[in-house]
Amino acid sequence: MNLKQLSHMLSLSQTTVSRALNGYPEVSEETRRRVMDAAKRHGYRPNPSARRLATGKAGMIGYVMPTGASVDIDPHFVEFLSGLGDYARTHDLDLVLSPTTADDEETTYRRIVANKQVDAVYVSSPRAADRRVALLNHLAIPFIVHGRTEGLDFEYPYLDIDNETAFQEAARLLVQLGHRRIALINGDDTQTFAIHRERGVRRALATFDLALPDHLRHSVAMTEENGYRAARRLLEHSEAPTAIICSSLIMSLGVVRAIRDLGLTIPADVSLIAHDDVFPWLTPENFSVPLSTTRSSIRAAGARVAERLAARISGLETGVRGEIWPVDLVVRGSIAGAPG
Amino acid sequence: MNLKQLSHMLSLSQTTVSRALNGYPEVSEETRRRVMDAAKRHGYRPNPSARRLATGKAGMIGYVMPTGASVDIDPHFVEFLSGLGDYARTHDLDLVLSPTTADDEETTYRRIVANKQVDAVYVSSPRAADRRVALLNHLAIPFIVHGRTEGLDFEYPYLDIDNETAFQEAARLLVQLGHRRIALINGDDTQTFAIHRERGVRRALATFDLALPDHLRHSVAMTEENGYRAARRLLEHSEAPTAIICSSLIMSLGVVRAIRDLGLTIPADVSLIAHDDVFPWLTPENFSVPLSTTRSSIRAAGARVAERLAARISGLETGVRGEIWPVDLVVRGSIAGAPG
DNA sequence: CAAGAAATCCAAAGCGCTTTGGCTAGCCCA
DNA sequence: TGGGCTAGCCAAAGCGCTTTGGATTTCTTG
Repeated sequence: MNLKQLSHMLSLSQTTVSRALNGYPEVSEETRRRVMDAAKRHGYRPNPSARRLATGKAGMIGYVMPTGASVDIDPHFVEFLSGLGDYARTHDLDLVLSPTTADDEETTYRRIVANKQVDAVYVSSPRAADRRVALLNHLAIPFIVHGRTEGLDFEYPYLDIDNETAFQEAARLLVQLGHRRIALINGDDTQTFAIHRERGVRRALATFDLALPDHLRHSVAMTEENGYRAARRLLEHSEAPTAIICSSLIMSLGVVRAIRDLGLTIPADVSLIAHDDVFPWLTPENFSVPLSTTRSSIRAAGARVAERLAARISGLETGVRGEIWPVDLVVRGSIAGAPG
Repeated sequence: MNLKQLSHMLSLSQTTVSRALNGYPEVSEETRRRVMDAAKRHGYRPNPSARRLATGKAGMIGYVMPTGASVDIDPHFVEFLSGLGDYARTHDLDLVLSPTTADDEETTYRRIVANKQVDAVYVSSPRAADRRVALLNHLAIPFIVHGRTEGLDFEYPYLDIDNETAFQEAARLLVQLGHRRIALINGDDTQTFAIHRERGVRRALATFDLALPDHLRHSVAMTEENGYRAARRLLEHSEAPTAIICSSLIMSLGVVRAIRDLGLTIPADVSLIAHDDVFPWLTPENFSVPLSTTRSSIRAAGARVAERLAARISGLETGVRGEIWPVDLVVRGSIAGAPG
């Protein structure tokens, strides 16, 4: 069933049917009702390719997905996607993933924009001076960054969580509990979130005239194994920390293992706080010692990004508003006063 | 730069240029070279919407993604996606995710097929008599199922791993080590992979005149917490198992925690084998006691599915070939002879 | 050397939709 | 009563590509 057939069976022109369906005013209410009715009854669905060709609107939002043998899409992505999909579904938006290598990233963005394959894109895991943001800004396609850049000289729309304050609060709490040597096991610090988290920790420590020396600071890809290694390095050091702040729940699995391997206990020997993105399959309450966390649902962020993307597509949202979500600090059994 | 402009600047017709670009024979080699050259030099890229409208080919593969507040996309998905994307990238295929609710699943499939939004789709996590498979078969769009159904009365193309043999081998090994009470902590057993795994275990046990009584069998969503709960239930039972086979690495995190909580040790008190889908961020070698696993890379499966999908799209693969991958059984420290 | 066969190329017709630029009929008001 | 509006509808021109059905030229071949 296409427009032609539908309009023919209604004895109306394609123009009128099209307008009736798309809510244009130059069609009488009665006709519109009649058209709507017939469309529904016959299950008419405008062909998206045709519509896209005619309008340039795609009804899709895009994500340029880095791939490659050595590239791991991180598990956060799927949670984000859950949220995004959940919103997109209610607005008839599909999501197109364009796989690319790091080298071809720019080309890929240019392609999907030039081809009008998508109406908007979202960017994740931004780096400090992320070139993608400047590129998208220049290409003038609606976009939202999940996260932020650092030190770019223009504004753009983003959604981020307040990593700095979160980690600042976490560090402050540990200091107030008497800890003096506090370590940070961070994610890859070319990414902004890691920069912000480190800054938060440093800021809190500075308030108490403490510092974050190099040996108390690790920046690694967020895997269980890396968490383990970093923790071992930390705890076997002559000036081992009494508390560790860890950028991810997955890494903290390794941290816990390292602590146990060394015959230490949480929180008696070492306190631990991790960041929790709220995975359904791994919850901090269920660690052997319930884990204190800074918590923010990455899924909720996905839904919100989709919502704002939809708003930008339809012109409801304009401007460059950045949105920063506060982060919960949830205290559980994994922290205690510094050991004697 | 569009076809018209390009052909005009070459003083050729659109027809010829189009044919030259798409490798049709009715154009001289010299002309083809000239066209190819100009196209590359001017960065000409055919508009996909137009091409799609004209040909009905989309250059995309589709995935209908179940979403909803209570629906968790499982973390395996992202690994699968990595593999899929890695292959798709090299073949200029994009992937479109169409979010849907369970209720609208069929409608969504019908829509993407009717609209020719995608050239092929893949289906994951099939259930025993999965309706999607019959539907796609009927809609006559190229598709591949990652996994299998059970008891459907027609053939279809799929890629699966040999879950049954894998778990059979795992169980057999445990029996040969002297274990008599072997438990299975399985995933949701409406899904075929779980059915196959249970069958494998039962088959191995039957060989030795052993059985899998209800109290030694759990079927739950694959989260850490569920693994913990199941293991507690098992081990606190009067007839506790001396060995556990577990359907996922994530669940086995919980299993290990439960074992430790109960003051038991691996493998002295209880042996443990889990299935490993090969996540980059969680590896069985790095469990406190290195975990024996049945192993199969879900990422490799993703790449293979993409490859076959591409082949089906271009007509290189036809028929209903099912492909079943063998699964490695990797022995590490988590298994030993039965206690006592 | 003429006729049939290739080899090349082209004009134009879609693909299914949106949108521009009318056209017509009914209404109001002077 | 007639001119100007407006409401409501339509024909047709794209959007940028592929593909059908020739047309023209060149090559074979008996």
